[in-house]
Amino acid sequence: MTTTAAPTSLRRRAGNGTTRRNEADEIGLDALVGHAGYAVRRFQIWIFQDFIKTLGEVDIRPTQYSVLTVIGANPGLSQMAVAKRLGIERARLVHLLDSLEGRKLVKRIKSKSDRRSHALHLTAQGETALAKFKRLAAEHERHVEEKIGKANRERLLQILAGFT
Amino acid sequence: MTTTAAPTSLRRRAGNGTTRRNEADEIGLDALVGHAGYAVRRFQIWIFQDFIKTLGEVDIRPTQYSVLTVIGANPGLSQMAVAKRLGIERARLVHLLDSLEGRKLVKRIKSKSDRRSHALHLTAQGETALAKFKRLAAEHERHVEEKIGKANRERLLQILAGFT
DNA sequence: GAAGATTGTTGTTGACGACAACAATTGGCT
DNA sequence: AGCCAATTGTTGTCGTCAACAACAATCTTC
Repeated sequence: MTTTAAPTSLRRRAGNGTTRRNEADEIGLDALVGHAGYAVRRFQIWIFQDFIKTLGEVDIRPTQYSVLTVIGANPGLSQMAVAKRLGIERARLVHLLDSLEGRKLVKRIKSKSDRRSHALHLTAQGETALAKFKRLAAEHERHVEEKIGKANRERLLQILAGFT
Repeated sequence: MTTTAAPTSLRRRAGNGTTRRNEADEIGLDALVGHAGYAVRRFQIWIFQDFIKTLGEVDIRPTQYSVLTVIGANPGLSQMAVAKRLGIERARLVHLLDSLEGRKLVKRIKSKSDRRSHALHLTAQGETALAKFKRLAAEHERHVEEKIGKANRERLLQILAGFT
């Protein structure tokens, strides 16, 4: 073994010519910092990841949760109505419902008044499951509070209330 | 505040399958209204669509804009550094740069100090183009102001500053 | 010099938004 | 009554995006 004499371990790369930043982020964002969209995008990624993780044990993603919630609060809605209300493509909702119906959380009932459409309902199993999902979602919401502060979360909801 | 853990919103319209709402959206969202993630998701969709539309004439999407901005403000960065700073997968950045380089806005220069990495720079054409993009992006930002209000936009940026 | 880490790259998977097309059905209009 | 337009659910395609996995070339470290 060579008796190494190099004790330093300074973490600089130095020497070279190419902008080798110390390490971390002294990298400027320039115009980006003034853009709401950028901040919102980063925040949304964070919030979704936390949601997915917090509801991981029940394997429910944000979109699934929103569908279940709306159906639970408005039994009998058509797929069209749910899609429109949530801003989801009705084509996409088909797959979402296929999945949820496969898990026995939701059932499609043929409407008698309009034989084209389906009336959406939670199954009994779906009701109790949704109750649990809501508890976990509330836990996720507390994570958000911890992250940005209780007052800020309230303010955020208020500012964006128009988009719900 | 998410009151108690018993969000019993009784509006059971059950019975048959046909709960034919008048027309529009008197459809309740129930628990969803208390979730920051839902509002943020809807807002983000809106804001991205406006960005894409406003920068449509130059065919620049939000992610491309963020990449150009960061490279413009920090010439010589490696792909790894840019990816890390923007929270993009480095695999994804490859395609983004392929596109931007194909449009002669960015160039990858082989680093001499580390022959694995590329130093990223804007081309002359990229510089002038970015200036235009920034003007259009500012216009988009004004749309955001019109939508949620000037003060609210500021507050939003402040609340989410930690995620940039 | 060998072992391990990093960088750029390619490829795959899955969620998601946007569209287009289609059959079945309903509603409007004459 | 009959016909045409619109609606509903469905299937399919395309492009964006995040998350991984694997790989060759190259650095770092011992």
